[in-house]
Amino acid sequence: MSLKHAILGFLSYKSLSGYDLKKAFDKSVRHFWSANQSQIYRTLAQMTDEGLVEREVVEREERLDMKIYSITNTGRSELHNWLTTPLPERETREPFLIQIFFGGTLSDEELLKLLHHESKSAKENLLAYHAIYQATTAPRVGESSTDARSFFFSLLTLEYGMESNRALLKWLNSAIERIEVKNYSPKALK
Amino acid sequence: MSLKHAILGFLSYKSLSGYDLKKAFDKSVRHFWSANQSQIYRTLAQMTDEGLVEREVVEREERLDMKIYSITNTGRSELHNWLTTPLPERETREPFLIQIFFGGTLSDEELLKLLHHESKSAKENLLAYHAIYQATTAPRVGESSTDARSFFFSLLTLEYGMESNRALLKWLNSAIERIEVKNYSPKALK
DNA sequence: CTGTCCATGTAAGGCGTTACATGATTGT
DNA sequence: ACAATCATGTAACGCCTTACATGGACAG
Repeated sequence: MSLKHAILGFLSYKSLSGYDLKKAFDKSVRHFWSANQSQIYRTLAQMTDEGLVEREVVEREERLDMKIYSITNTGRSELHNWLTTPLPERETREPFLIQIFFGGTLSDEELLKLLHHESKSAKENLLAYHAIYQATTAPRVGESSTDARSFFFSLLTLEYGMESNRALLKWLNSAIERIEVKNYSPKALK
Repeated sequence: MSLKHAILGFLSYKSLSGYDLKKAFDKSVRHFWSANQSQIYRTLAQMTDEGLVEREVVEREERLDMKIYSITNTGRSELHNWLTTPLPERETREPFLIQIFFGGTLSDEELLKLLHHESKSAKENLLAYHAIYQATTAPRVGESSTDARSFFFSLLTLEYGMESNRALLKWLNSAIERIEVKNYSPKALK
């Protein structure tokens, strides 16, 4: 279960509340793993039961209690174990390809509309990733340069997003082109 | 809900039983949308209630009844409507990237092991897609060439699989290379 | 005085997986 | 004799989403 391990990952750096974790997800891994708030709270409760994390209740007069979660030794070894074990292959689920697969019943115009729509959002995503990459790698003044190696791995996940969007765009363009000239014959493969 | 619409897609060609549908999924769309048997039966029951499909019970002496599902007019218009409506953007979920993101705590060796593992399966997938492509596009004797345009769309879904695997491989190779030479600096983007 | 941020959760429902159950027919 | 194929489903559980509920602090 990946969410659990992502949470352990964040807590291995620093103890956090559920709320902090939500922010951490949104800020850093949302582009390949989003988590919603209620799911985080539920999972934390579960992880507490399993002894992977410990909770410390911070009472604040007049305000809601805050619960700070810390990783336990069990949690740490579980994390390390998960991080170093190759995952089973996962099945892709691309609803968009279902539309394409059954595209035979649609007109060229209808299909091109779909493809262009997809292309637009792929381009936007690519640009967004690019911008984040530029922004985060820009040399900053007065900021403690966190461990360069750790930073490198977070950049790698961004590069993945760019690379896969580029591939998507390439595929979309090739499809659009062929539909436009009504060439429905297979591609010659090398 | 994509499963529902994929089922409608298959039924728009031909009336089928739940069992037939399972085979249809496994044979043609499994590489981007897998469905398991119990899910298909449950969804068919639901779709019958919604009036998207109709069931005809075929009694066979000595054997289990067979239920053949046909698409209704409501089903057809629902399908067409879904096929022509761009889907909301979906969030990627790549557990593998969680491992990379928190890779800072792992050794280079541990990380390379993960990356090579992923690379191996990407290569295998690519080869498999290639082989299917070759096999299905090879000129055959005495086979009714189904509609070339419809066939083209099914090929497109395969091409997508190849393109995205190529991108994955490219990314993996770049990551592996940089880790091997211990160059953890950001890439210069164009 | 309205909205956003901080901070916690519960409830309900959808989608998907795994395991279980049944039983005849056909192929090796 | 045994396995695979044909053909149907139920039960239970896990993960994720959406909506709901609460309430103080602080900024515009």
